[in-house]
Amino acid sequence: MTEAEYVSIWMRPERSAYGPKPVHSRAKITAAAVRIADAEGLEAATMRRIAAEIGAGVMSLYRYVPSREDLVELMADQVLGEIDVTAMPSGDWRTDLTRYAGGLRAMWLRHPWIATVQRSLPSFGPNQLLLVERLMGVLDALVPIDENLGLVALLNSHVESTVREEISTAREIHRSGLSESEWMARSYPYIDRLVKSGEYPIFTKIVTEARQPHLSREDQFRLGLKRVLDCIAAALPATAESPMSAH
Amino acid sequence: MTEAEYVSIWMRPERSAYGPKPVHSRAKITAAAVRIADAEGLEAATMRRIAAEIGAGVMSLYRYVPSREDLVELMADQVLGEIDVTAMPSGDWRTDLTRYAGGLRAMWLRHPWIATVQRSLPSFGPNQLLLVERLMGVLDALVPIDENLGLVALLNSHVESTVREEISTAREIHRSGLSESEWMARSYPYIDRLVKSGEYPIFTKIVTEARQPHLSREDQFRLGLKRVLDCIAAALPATAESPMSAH
DNA sequence: CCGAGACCGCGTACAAGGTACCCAGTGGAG
DNA sequence: CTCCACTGGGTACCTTGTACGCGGTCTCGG
Repeated sequence: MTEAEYVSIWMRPERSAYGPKPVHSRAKITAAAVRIADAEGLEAATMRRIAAEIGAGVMSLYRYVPSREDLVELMADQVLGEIDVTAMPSGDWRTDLTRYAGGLRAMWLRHPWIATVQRSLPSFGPNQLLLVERLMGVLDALVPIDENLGLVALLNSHVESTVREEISTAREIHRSGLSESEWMARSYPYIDRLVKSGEYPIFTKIVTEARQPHLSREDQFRLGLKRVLDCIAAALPATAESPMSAH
Repeated sequence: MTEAEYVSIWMRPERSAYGPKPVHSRAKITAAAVRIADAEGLEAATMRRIAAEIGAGVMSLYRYVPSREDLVELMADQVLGEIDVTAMPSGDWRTDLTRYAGGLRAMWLRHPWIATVQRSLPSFGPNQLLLVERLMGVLDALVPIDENLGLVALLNSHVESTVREEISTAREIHRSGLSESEWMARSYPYIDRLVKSGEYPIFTKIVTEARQPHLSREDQFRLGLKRVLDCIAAALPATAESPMSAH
C-alpha cells in the first residue's frame, strides 16, 4: 500500500496470461456481490457470503480483488452502468435531464446500498466516464464547461439527497419488520409530545399543515425535480429554451 | 427489539433515580466518541476505544446507550447543535441562509464522519429540532410551508453534496499519506491515458479547460451557493426581495 | 432503621468478519 | 520434460459488537 506500488483498480489487469485458467472473474464476483447487497444490504455482502454465492473458497476472491473496499468500488461503477443514457444528447435538454434524473433515482432505489459508499474523484470507472460524457453532453453546446459542471452538480445533488432520504426511511421500515403505517404509528407518541409541548411551532406546522409529505414518493420527486429544472432553465441563455418548459 | 418495547432514544430516560450514582453520562460518552471520530474516523470510535478514552469498562457504556448505532445517532444530533442559528430569523433571508450554509459546511468539515451516517426522519433529536425551527423560520413568513420545505431541502442538498465531495477527497488524500499534490499526481497516469485515448471529449474538456476545479474550496462553495440562493430568490414573491440580492 | 430490589461498573466469552499465510495442484515457456 | 508463476482454498489470527452474569451500592417502603 506504499505510494510506489499504488495503481488504480481500473489500471490493474484482471489476470496475466500465465498459469492455470481462473475459474471465476471480477465480473462474476461483482455481480454476485451486487445481488446480495440488493437483497440484504451492503453489510450482508461479506467475503464469505459472496464466496458461497458463486461456489468459491473465501480466499479465492482475493485472487481477483485486492480488498473488499476495492470490490465495493467495482460494484459502484457497475450499477452506474445501468443508467440508460445512450440516447442522451437528443436536442431537448429538459427531456434528457428528466430521463437521466429518473434513471438515477430508479438505480439508487434498486441498489440502496450505494448511499453508503464514499466516492472520491479519482475513481473514474468506465461506466462513470461514459455517463459523464453523455450527461454533460446535454448542456455542452449551451453553456461554458464551468457552468455545465455547476448545473449538473445541482441536479445530481438534488436527486441524490431526495433518494437518500427515501432510502433511509425504507431501510428503517424494513429493519423494524413492520408495515409502513405501523412504523409511522410507532413514532407517534414522540411526535405528539413534541407538538403538545408548544415549543416547536414550525415543526407542528409541518406535521399538521404540510401536504407534501402525504404525496406519493413519485409526485414528491417530480415536484422537486421541476423546481431544479426551472432553476437550470433560468441559468441557460434565452435561445436555449426547451420546447417543454411549460411543465 | 420487538415492536412492543420500542422507544425512541430521545424518549428513553438517561437514568432513573434508583441505585448508585452513575460515574459517567451520555453526554461524556458522546463527546468522547465525537472526539475520536473527528481525529481518526467513525470506524475508529469503537466501544473499546471510547471506553478507554473516558476510563470506563467496555460494557459499562451499555448502561448508558442501548447500542453503538444509537450512540452514533446521539453523536449526529450533538454536532448538529454546533451550527449557530440563534440569531436566525433576522429579517434578511439571504444573509441568514448564507450564514446557515457556511455553518453547516464548517460543521461537516469538522466532523467528516457524519457523511457516513444514515439518517431517517423519526430521529428528531433536540438539536435537529431547534435547527429546523430557526432555519425554516427564515422563510416561514414569505412562502407556504410546502414551498419552504422544498426550498430548504434544495439548499441542504446542495451544501451536503458539495461537502460530501470535499470530504471524500480529503479522506482519500489522508488515507494515502501523501500531500495533496502528490496524491493528485498519483492518478495522473490514468487520467492521461483517458485523455490520450480520445474517447472522452467532455472529460478531456473538464481536465484541460475548466477553471472551477482550480479555485479554492471556499470559492467553489461560494459560487455554487450563489446559484442556489438565486434560485431560491426566484421562487419567492417579488415583495420578499432581499436587500442584498445584488451579489 | 432495615431489608429488598433496582441499578451500577465491568470481566468473561462468543460470534462474525476481513485477510495473512501456507500448501498443493496446474499449465504455458524454455 | 522441467520450472515456476499462477490457481483454488483451508486454517488461523485479530478486531469488533454485545449477551450474560457477578458482586457491590443506593433509594425506598415499611
